[in-house]
Amino acid sequence: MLDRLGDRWTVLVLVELSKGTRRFRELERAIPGISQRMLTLTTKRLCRDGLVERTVYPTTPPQTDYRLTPMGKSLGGMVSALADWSRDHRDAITAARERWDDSDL
Amino acid sequence: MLDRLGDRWTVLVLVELSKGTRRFRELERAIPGISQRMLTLTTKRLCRDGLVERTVYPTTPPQTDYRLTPMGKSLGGMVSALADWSRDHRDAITAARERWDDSDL
DNA sequence: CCGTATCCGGTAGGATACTG
DNA sequence: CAGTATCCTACCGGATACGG
Repeated sequence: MLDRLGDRWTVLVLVELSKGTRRFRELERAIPGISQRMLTLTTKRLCRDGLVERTVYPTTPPQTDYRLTPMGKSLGGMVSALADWSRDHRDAITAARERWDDSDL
Repeated sequence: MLDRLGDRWTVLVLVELSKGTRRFRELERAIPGISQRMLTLTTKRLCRDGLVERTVYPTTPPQTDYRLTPMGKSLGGMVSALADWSRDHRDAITAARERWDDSDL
């Protein structure tokens, strides 16, 4: 199951959805670099795992809402905390890398 | 930087090291399925990022200890929490998948 | 707008063999 | 024991085109 978290896009989608309900296109724009294909695959897997719920409104043009289930929210919280951590420590890690690259090769 | 967390082996190594100092072989045995190659690559990257420290004892046979740095510990705690979460919810997720697979295809 | 289907190149990573 | 080096393949995932 950690395998699923070992997926870049899954983490990013969870982070975005933990901020609130999103439509397909909103997710696509909120996650730079994701392809349409990967977004559908990722959301589908999350639905299958019972972490995300999909609501389809048969309007024209069609609209689809994605939101976290209770289980998804509990996971989303932890993943968001991880995202915050990585933001807070980015500089420290960059510095560590430069130190390493200098001393080594 | 989340990219690094979006790596299966990195997460597992962090979880194991957050339990304490480990030798190379101990890590290899503690993480089923990891190859020697991936273990060296993963530990090297973690060292480079300043999350893990390596201590080499020039004995025969040689011995190498890996341990988390303070920064690594703060991350390791969060990642371990994630591992606990996935253990606690494995059944619920498996059930959700079966429900999905039945209703869909 | 919200997907699905097909093609296809790059690379992650396993297997293996070899050093110190 | 603790790595490094080389080969080789499967699969991930981007690009594109199309359907509802």
